Amino acid sequence: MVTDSFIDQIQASKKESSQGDTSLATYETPLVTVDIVVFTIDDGMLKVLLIRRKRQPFQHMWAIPGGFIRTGETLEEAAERRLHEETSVKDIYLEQLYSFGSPNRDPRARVITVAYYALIRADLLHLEAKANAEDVRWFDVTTLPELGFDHSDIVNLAWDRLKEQLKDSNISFQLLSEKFTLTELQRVYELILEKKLDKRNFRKKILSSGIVIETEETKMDGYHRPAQLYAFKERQKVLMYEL
Amino acid sequence: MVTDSFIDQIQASKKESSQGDTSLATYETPLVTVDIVVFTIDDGMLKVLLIRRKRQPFQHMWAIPGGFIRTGETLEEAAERRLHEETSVKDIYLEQLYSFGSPNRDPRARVITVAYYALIRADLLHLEAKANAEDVRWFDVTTLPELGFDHSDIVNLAWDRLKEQLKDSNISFQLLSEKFTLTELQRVYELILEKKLDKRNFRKKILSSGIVIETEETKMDGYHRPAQLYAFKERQKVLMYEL
DNA sequence: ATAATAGTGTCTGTGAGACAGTATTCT
DNA sequence: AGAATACTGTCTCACAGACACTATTAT
Repeated sequence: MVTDSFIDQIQASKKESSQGDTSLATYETPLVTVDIVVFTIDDGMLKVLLIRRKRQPFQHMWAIPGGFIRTGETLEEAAERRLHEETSVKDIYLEQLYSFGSPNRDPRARVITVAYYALIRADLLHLEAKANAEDVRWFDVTTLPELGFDHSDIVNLAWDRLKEQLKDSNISFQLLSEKFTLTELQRVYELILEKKLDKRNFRKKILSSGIVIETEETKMDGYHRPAQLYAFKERQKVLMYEL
Repeated sequence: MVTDSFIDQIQASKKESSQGDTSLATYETPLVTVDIVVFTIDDGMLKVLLIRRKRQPFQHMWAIPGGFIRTGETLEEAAERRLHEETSVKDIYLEQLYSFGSPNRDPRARVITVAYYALIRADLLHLEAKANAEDVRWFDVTTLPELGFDHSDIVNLAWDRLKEQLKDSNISFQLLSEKFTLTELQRVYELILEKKLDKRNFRKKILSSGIVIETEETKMDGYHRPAQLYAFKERQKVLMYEL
């Protein structure tokens, strides 16, 4: 990965240019990265994408995907690019989460990161990315390993935000395929909110909200009554507030 | 202000150090600032603090206060510092808003800004800061002048966030002094939400929520029945998510 | 008495949540 | 018949919003 060697080059060039320079001492030019908490629902779990670090610091530890901003890229584009590199999926639901800038969050240099979170439908994941490659893997959000940097904080914050967003927006759609049963939708809510919901109240609420329409199709997956398939009326508009 | 000359120095040093350097071409080290939307309620209006720019770009235009991060400072500390410099007030309610990083938001260089918003009680403002100095002034949020950079977007986003926050948190307290009448509190809501509220419903809601306690005192300010003064039970805990 | 603001209660509709039995499909 | 999941309706309670009159103070 280019990004890891980049930081060393920057540091080298900084050492040179700060020779005999006093006026810049109180200020500094930090490095800026984007980091992305990628959620998916797969195998009955809410999962997060992690990458195992090959280099120091936090060598061999897991961390969320991220990288430096390129020239001419918006923050969001940088996040999209990294996401595409890691999952081969485009048009991912992406939202800015929070920016982290504690002076020592990266022991090498001052690195400020703009954290994003993303939701991906499990059915769009290619096998290679979904994969069990030794160094990129999906983890159940409830049993994450220790993460490098302040990435545990970032993931927890993302999950909190996801819980909030679920209550007053349509984001749950981003985790399901085009057509789905109401039971599948309920599972999404239950996994994110970490609690059981009442089936009748849930259906009442979803159906009365009018965000979902019935399709002609049904889904069979066992020796039991087939379930009606539904679709979302309109894909959620993503407000990004950035030009 | 140091900050404006800082950017020129950085650019000069960049020109030198990029001589014959190709590997860094696709990446760049952007500059990072914090910008703060400072709200107060004064004179029956929701107001925002603006500073008139002395230099290019956007010379003579108004902009929100902001500046570069110093070595060893967290983002929040940088925002606090700038806020203190501008208003002479400490312990200000401050919350991170959003980070803006469009490549051309500053015509001079790549500048990524982490925007914050702050709430200040009008009664804590010293005269000098509250002031009518030619270059620092409070503006009614409904009639802001054209702002430099993307600062209009930032202010609008901050106001939107403020509206949301008002609904499910105690932030309104941050805009009032220790003791206040329910009518004053209602005015805060009305100014932020830009709509009239029903006096009976408002009082019912506030009183039943239990966030407020009656004091022994009353407030007289005219030829009419004096108003009961209330106080907040506890100051809102500010979650900053940053170590 | 008048002006000016403080303060108070009821009704209605809506939505959230608790709660249990019937329907359909396949073996 | 049995297993497995889909599907459905009622009641209660709390909160939101509409709505108008009385209370207190100073001049």
